[in-house]
Amino acid sequence: MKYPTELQLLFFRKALEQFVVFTEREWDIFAGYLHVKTLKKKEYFAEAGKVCNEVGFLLRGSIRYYHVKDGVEITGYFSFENEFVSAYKSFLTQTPSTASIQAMENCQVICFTHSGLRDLFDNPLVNYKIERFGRLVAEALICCYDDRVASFVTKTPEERYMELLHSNNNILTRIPQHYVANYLGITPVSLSRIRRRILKPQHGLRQVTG
Amino acid sequence: MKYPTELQLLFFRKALEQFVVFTEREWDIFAGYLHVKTLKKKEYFAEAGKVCNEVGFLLRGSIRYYHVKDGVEITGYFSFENEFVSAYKSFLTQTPSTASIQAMENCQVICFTHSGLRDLFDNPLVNYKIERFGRLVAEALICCYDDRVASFVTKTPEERYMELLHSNNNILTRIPQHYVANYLGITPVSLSRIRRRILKPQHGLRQVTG
DNA sequence: GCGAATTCTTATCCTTTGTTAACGATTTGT
DNA sequence: ACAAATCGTTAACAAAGGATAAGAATTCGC
Repeated sequence: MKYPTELQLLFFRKALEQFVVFTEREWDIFAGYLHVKTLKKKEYFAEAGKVCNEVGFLLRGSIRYYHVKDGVEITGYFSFENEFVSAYKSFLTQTPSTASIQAMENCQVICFTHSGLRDLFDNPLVNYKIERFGRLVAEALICCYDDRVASFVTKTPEERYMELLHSNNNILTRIPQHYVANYLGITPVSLSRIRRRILKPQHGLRQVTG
Repeated sequence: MKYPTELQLLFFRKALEQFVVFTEREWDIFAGYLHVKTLKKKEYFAEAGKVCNEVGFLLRGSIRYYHVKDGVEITGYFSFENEFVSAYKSFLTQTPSTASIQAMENCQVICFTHSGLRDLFDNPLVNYKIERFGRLVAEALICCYDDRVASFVTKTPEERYMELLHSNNNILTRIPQHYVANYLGITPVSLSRIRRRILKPQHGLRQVTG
């Protein structure tokens, strides 16, 4: 929990320009509410049962969201550099989170807190800009959720795996396969079968025809 | 596509108070951008392939969201009275929707358009309030999506059915079962089996032991 | 670099679900 | 009220996925 460096602030400010452009004065105020968290692999950004008080933006590293059901971890999502991180419902409603958020690699996260945000909403020098910022980030999140839900509803796990294969994100190259299996809603064994089907589809046919 | 009645406006205004409270002056401006759509059963609020230009609020009736895959309809969600309705990603990004939104019953929907909203964001008399309104509605939607995704990730279709059974919403009483099966991610046949298991769990055992 | 832990694959067996079709009940339109 | 369409259940069979275990490959910690 440290103050951000100038470089980190610059980088974050640049990244936020897809949502809003802050004036110097606005940015100085906003920046006063930012802090940086350093997470070692397997450390937690948020924990199930506790209220998530922060929204973070991943400067470095990657994290996973998971639920625990019957003592088993179920990974629901991943985030990488330049993406926001939070247990959003917990943050927004200030109720205990049902999921945990854990670093998969060592991470640097630039964060603001719920109470900080509340101050900003009350500060007439920035509140209009912050409202807009909040709205646009929330809208972007809705688009992400919309895609996720559509994917769950309309696609089989195998199709969703193919989607990952052909996408530009780095889920498949940076993440242990059993987490990906969870994410797809299947067991690691089943994912392994899917991979074999895709990589060597001729084997099954040969046995039948030859 | 008609102007709302005074009663409809009053009702809608009251419903929005969970998000923001409008002054008379603000409300008069906002209300000028509202219109009412009447949908007969099976008519469309939004269609796949077209940009969804509106956000609606269901005054009466119920609707379903569905995707078409390989010529087959897959129902992903339902909405009832006093809930917002839109193909949100399509609306927010003004890109063609991947889903259709169809009335399951005759519906009355009070709506505002994307261009109307843009005007409101540009009107200094209301823009601050509308930004806030937009943010809070978006945040509420995020919470809904968060629950839906968590449900998909952590629960089996049978558990999700039980959830519907014990919830206070009226999905199970007002919706054809094959839509519910879709919604749960299973076939109507499979849902029928789940229902039998729940209603008459002793039958299977009797056959084995008796 | 070496032992331990983790990760991935493969095989076998078994449960669950999908597919298809038939039938009865209910609903709908006229 | 009656014919047609829709809807829910059940059965039989096929296909797919989960559970478990064993072994190979890779990674990690010291």
